[in-house]
Amino acid sequence: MKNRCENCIVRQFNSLRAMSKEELKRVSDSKITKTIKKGQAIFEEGEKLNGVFCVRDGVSKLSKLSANGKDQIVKLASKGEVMGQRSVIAEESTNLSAVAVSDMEVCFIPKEGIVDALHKNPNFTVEVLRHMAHDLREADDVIVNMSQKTVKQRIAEAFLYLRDNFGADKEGFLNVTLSREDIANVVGTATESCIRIISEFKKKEYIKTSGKKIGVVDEKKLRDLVDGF
Amino acid sequence: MKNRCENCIVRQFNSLRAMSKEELKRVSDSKITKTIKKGQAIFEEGEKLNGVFCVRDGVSKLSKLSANGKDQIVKLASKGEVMGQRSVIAEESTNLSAVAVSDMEVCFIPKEGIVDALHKNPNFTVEVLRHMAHDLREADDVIVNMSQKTVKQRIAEAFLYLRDNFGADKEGFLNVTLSREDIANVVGTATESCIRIISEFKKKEYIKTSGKKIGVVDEKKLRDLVDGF
DNA sequence: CTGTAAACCTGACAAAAGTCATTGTTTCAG
DNA sequence: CTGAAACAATGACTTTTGTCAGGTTTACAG
Repeated sequence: MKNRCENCIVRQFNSLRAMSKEELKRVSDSKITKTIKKGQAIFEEGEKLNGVFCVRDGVSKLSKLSANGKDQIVKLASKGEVMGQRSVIAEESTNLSAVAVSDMEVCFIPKEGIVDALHKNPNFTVEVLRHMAHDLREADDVIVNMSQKTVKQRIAEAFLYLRDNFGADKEGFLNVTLSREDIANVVGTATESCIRIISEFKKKEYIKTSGKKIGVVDEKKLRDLVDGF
Repeated sequence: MKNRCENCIVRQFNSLRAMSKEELKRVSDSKITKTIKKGQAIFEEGEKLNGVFCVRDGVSKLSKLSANGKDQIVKLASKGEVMGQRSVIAEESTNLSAVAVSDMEVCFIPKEGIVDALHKNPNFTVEVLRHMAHDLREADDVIVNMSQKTVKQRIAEAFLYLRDNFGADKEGFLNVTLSREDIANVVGTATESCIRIISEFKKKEYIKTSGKKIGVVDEKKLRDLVDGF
């Protein structure tokens, strides 16, 4: 129980050897575990966080409300991922809301332990920095995709992304179940447009559905579409 | 001459007191200054950088080629800004190309000095980290804008952004001069669409032009447009 | 100068995406 | 079990944006 939480931090920050035993212990001792129901918020845009949240189980969407009243989902966080680091590190209030997409278990780690380690352990800090540099690079890719690809391409890419990052069961259905609206909010489009394209993909047998579940059928066709063929 | 280069690093990383005298001296001693003509590349997507570039004078566009052959400009860097940190920190090849938008003067700082300071000086690292956390937050905002705002809104916002970040002369013309194509690549649209919207803004007297120069005339109208009125 | 290439502009049309209205389908609390 | 609420689907239509195919103007090397 205890070790799994340490692992969140360690995995996210890629720094197993960078945090000392004592630091890990301190972080681990001060953790608090919470259970969150599907649909509940973990934190909301604008809040000041005095710690980070580490996902133990389930999936959370991190989104930002845009001027036109729509949510843009910026990231989906699952087991082992940490939410709220940016806010804690930059000492700003969060720019994102975190809402559970499925029932979840998260643990909360007060900022003190983290801030402390950052100032005292250069190796740890460098690892966090490296992780963030990587995230920033990914953000650039997202910007390019959003502005240069069509909605159809973005949806195709989203399914491939979901499968690669959250996996699928034996029958090939994705392990995450998102509503059409959530998918629309990930790719930044209207829910109706999203539904239409999903129907089209189903008709062309690029994907299959069963209840709420969606599965990738023809990876190659989806890939080709994304790459512009 | 020497001090100005130190200042680049210091300003970008927000950490005047975080780097020790000796570190600054070392960085400063190993710098190389280059002159770059408008249109020339400083580095290209995919290259491995063995140092960072600090802008002394002029403006550079940082862009990424998308699958459809168009460039997406992710950032404009001007005096005092550092380019290539992500690559150096994450030890990955750059994901962006840097091309001069005007004649430039940049200085090159070999990565050794920086990597060294990162490992030895926690305060410096934390400052860099904080800066990067802030950049990441901005990237989220860009993602939301790109996916939720219309081309017209994004162009209006771009002009306000350019004026706020690069300033304007006494007559109100922007200090940066970008081609229509560059503006299109900043907001992620077709050059023709960009030109049409600029013509419209000019007709409605939201902006004015003189040769290549563009100036903001009616800030409020532009702002309202961005905010959806 | 001056010719040429690059940048800018415009119209006509096509394609992509959004909006509104309506209906069918699940889901789940009571 | 059942009825309201949330979700999914589809048609009809509008708006936005992209594409193509011309033009004009501007910059500038020779």
